[in-house]
Amino acid sequence: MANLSSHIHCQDCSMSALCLAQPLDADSMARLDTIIQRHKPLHKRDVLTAAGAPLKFLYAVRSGSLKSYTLDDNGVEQIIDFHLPGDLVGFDALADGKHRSFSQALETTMLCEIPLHSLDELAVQMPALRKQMMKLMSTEIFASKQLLGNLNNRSAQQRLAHFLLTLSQRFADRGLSGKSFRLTMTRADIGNYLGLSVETISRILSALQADGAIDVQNKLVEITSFERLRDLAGH
Amino acid sequence: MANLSSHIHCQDCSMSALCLAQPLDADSMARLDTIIQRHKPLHKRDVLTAAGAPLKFLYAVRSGSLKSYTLDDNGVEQIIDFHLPGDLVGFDALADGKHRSFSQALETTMLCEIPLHSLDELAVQMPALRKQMMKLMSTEIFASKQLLGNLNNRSAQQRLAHFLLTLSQRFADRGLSGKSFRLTMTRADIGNYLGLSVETISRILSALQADGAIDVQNKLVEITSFERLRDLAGH
DNA sequence: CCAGTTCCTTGATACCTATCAATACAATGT
DNA sequence: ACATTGTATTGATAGGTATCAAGGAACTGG
Repeated sequence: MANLSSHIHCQDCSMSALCLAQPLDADSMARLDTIIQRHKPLHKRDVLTAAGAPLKFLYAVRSGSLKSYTLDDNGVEQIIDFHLPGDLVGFDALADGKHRSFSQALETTMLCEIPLHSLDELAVQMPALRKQMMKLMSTEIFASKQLLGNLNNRSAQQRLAHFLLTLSQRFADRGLSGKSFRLTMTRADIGNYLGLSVETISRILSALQADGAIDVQNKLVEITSFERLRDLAGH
Repeated sequence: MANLSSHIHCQDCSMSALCLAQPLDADSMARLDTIIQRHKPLHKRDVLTAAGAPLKFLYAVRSGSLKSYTLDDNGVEQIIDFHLPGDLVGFDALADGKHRSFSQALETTMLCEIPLHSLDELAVQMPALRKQMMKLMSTEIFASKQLLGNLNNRSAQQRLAHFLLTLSQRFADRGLSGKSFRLTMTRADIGNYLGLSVETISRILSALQADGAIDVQNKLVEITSFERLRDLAGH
């Protein structure tokens, strides 16, 4: 008998609240479930999508995490986003049917694979699904534009505090602890994403700890004072 | 007889190539045209949408330009985007039916108004329209994430050079001159958008001119060397 | 056409963060 | 268990950009 975890259905998935399945009634969810396949687990550093490759599936993260990034002309990595359980990967590729970014597992990661063609057919018949897709895309549009503004005019400390609060909120939305969590990405990844150097990330994590806002131990972060952290994020 | 410009149809609109209408055949376009209304012209500083207001229409910019922005807790403006002719305004509001940002005309601006409800109905019947909406949203997702990366790790000069090149490309895509154009936003707006101070914008425009990359006269910009400008943008 | 206002430019200084450098720590696989 | 590699911390210095300050230019509305 195969591993149970590869047989989870949308109906039982703890992430369905954030997924495409969210607004669907039982029947619709069952139909969505029939087209969804479980992807074999990714290991740390495995690449899921490569820029330029044709888009065949949308992926939903069930557990683990990924980073997505582009490579510039000089092969320099630019991290665009981190994906947590419940997130959908591949929206940026819908435009022209080709992936625009790479995505790589930051740890062992389980995925649902949604064949694009079948999804499109299903969307015709199910207005709620169509709406949910629009909603998720719309949310992503606003979030990334908002982020741009939030980072651009802020100090390194504000950026990092904001980053930690956003992560915390995302974990909480997923039913996980927003108070203490593991940073699955490296300091360098965070720095790349926030436009700061590794050293600055390291220094500011120490500073935030000295300020009593957080407690860092290697990859583990505990937010000891949301109030303090929010103050430092400038909200 | 009313002003002709308020009677333009999708079929004749020079912006249709970038608009929702782009992939539609003549018949479909005619049907789209029936639900689209012409909005009365906005004057400079008129506000089109306010954060929190219910979303009733998507807007397509026919001529002129707008900025969209949020206001933080302290009432500080954070510019999120500039909208040029052919752009659609309102995608960020699809998620929960409420606008998430303000948008304000930077000059006299003409708009098409697309009732959301009718658009949804039409989208059910017209796969090409549905696809185009997805495509536009997907493009916007990638563009804003890409921008984030492009700005975050770059110097003030690189950011501004990149900004000018992007503007130039957008004008060119719209059949306008990408070589010389008018900045309809203020230096302060650009600085806000790029995360730089007004003074820095001013200084660097002068520097780019001294470098022979551009020619600035007040709001008017002429790109005298794309090659030079691209070098300075770091691509 | 003028007064008032907004917008833009330029200069001097101070602060923040990148960079360089060295060391320490953690993870990985043999 | 150890060596190797990748990752993280901390310090010293230099450079870039914000800020403060002042004057000039370009709009705006009466």
